[in-house]
Amino acid sequence: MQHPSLRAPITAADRVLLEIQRAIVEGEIAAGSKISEPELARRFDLSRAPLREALARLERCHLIERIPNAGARVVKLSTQGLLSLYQLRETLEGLACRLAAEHMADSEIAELRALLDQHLSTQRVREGESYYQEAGDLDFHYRVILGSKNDYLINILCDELYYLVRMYRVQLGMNGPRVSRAFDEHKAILNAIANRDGELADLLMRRHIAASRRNIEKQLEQTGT
Amino acid sequence: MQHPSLRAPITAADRVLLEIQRAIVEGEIAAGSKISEPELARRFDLSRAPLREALARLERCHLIERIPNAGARVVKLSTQGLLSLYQLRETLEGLACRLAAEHMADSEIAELRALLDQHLSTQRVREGESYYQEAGDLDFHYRVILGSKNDYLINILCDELYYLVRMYRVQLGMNGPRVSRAFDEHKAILNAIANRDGELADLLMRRHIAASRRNIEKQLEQTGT
DNA sequence: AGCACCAACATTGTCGACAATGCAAGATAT
DNA sequence: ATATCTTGCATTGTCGACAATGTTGGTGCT
Repeated sequence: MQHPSLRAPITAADRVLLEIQRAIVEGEIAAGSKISEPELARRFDLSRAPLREALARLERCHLIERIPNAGARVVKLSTQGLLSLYQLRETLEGLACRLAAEHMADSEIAELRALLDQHLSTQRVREGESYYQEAGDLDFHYRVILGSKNDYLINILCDELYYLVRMYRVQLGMNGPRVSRAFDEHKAILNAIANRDGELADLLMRRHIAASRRNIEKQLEQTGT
Repeated sequence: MQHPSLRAPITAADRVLLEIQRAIVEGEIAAGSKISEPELARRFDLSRAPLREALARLERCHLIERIPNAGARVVKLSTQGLLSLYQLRETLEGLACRLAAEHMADSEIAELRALLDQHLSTQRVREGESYYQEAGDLDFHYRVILGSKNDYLINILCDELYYLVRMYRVQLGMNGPRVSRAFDEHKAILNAIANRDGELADLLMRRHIAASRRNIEKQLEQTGT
């Protein structure tokens, strides 16, 4: 597992991983561009050993693709890739949501409700602003996923697909008027979980993500393929 | 991606990865035991660099767990872990099956039918023998997954969960009388795919895996927790 | 001119040694 | 005797250099 804060010792590979991850997600290192180990080693002032460790983890979360003896490239974003990714998310987060409805402790549900209330207040202040909502949206999904209590599922969604989803969102410039609708959908999902209605929670989450996907696709059409 | 045979150059890390993977899956390296880098390096007569590369990939497919500065351990099998794993498989392979019904080429479906016919003949010869059926079972699932044409889904099922599933099956000594029933279920799934009935294919695959899970659980009870 | 071959370069894969961290056994004090 | 601290050892993390492979530009041939 990667995310629990149990990992007290922060190694050099960890630090450079976070930096490169951020750089790739935000497009600072362009999608599709080649990765040069010596160059990055100089840039972050460390040896190639921890750098390669970081690259291995980047490959794990699908941010780069490596070919033996030939090098690594940052992944290229594509409509096909986006579709595949959201297809998976729909199913996986649906499952996570159903399991969350079964396994989340009452206290966790209460905390989740508090989180949504907090979102509502900050959202009122920053009406059009989307970044906080984005972070909040991810935070909501994050907690639901953890609530599933299925370690493999948590690992896949939070460690392996999370950053790729963020990359698509950031680089396609997500904003649009979906902010308030997304909030309402979150609330409906939370209610289903609180009612321990796993089937409904599953359905609502799948629809929520499908709506999000359609929204991104619309943006993609406007920008041009 | 890891499995396409495009990876012509076989590196030292690749070789040792396959060996250790097999050793762990078959229990030659005991579940829960500690992994010593220096020891494995001596055993396979190579440096620690490619070995660490291999360990990183083993962690990726959930066969070992690493703690920074403290070492790596082979995963421990547990009822909880098995349940989580099969919960995931049910959903993921269900999705794969639905997508396969939509995306598989007619030629691929024909090949899959040929594969099943071949299973039938070998199965008649080796009635009680389960290993070939196991391999065949995995092969069937493997092809359906590839038929989904969703790279992320393929990666998760074939690279990250596949070996762990095999580990549970091997170490719990799967055999039992489910061989012929599994074959019939495969055939029903294939028919659904051939009829391009994604919804039915999804349902049948989920039931197929659920049945498999219950079978393993029964074995587990007999052996004792 | 176009294509195939070849050589020089850059990059990745591997190695052995050093530094930093974690673990365990033993010593000391209460 | 037990608990705590300290010291030594084993293991992991990091480093710089070498070997093997892939790539690119130039050269010679048809």
